[in-house]
Amino acid sequence: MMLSKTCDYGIRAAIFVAGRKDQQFTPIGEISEQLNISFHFLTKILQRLTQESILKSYRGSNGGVALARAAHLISLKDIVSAIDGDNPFGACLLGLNQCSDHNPCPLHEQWNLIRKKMESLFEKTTLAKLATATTAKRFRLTDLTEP
Amino acid sequence: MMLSKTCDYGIRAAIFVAGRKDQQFTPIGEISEQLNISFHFLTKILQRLTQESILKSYRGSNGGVALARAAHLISLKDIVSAIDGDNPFGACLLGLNQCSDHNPCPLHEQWNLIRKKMESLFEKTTLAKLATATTAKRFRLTDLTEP
DNA sequence: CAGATTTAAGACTCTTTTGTCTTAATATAA
DNA sequence: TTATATTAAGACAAAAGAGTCTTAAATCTG
Repeated sequence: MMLSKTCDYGIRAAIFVAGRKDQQFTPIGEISEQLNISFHFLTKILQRLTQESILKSYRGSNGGVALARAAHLISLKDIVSAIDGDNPFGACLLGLNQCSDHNPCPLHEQWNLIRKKMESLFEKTTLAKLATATTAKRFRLTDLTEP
Repeated sequence: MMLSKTCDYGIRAAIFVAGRKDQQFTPIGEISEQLNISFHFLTKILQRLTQESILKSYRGSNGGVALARAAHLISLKDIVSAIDGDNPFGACLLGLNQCSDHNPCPLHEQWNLIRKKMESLFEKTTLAKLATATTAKRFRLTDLTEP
């Protein structure tokens, strides 16, 4: 798999939150139920996003989580970096850490081209775009359950 | 990391074997020593490649492993498929298994473009090219130790 | 044949990732 | 104030990935 499950869950939850019409806090229990992700596990993941100031949270009745800033200002890269750390597609395809622009492995340049495209996709894809596409029913996130 | 460690080790070992001038069997002990990979672990990985007919092996004195066919007929994709299974960069970036060309997730098309480039790179990159580039001292595989 | 060398196979351990559960803290509402 | 709802935090458990070790089987050499 491309991204860790933790990261996937975080992204899906963020899309779900971004897709809410009202700007209220969304309880994690509701997200976990709709997306079919374990409540406690999701709680931990969203805690991380809260700590990284991608989400904000509120406890107690009517509490939950909400985006910390406008959906068009949160990119996939922001979320992935917060959870899986920077540089999600390791520097070298062969996992060699001496590999660099200076001392390139045989695949370095070609891999760099692809990596840059991925990074660009991750940077320019915002929660706003994802949520719009999703709620426009081109894809229904909430229908999904996993194997 | 992009590929599993198991897969990385398998690729490196295969490049090393392909880079040998003589067409003799190379003992796994020598490979593991040169590439600084645990002998027993590497043995298991290369066993897998042998079972998948990418390598052939021979026991006893002067035994070891060798490519099962010409280096230009073994691609990165062959090795990755043998070890990590097909489809190394999962179908859907968000890990949704209902996502398909028919029912595409919001990132489906753009991700498809990138995935196709990766697959093409993996298919067209052969051990012959990798070994040539490596032994030409543009990159010395055997110098490398990992963190 | 006896001994050395080398892969094969599988049990076992360690680490990381994934997931669960319990308790505490915070907020609302009656 | 008391009960209820909700996130925070951390201990704990299960599963998967990575790595080690032991024994068996095959092959060569003397």
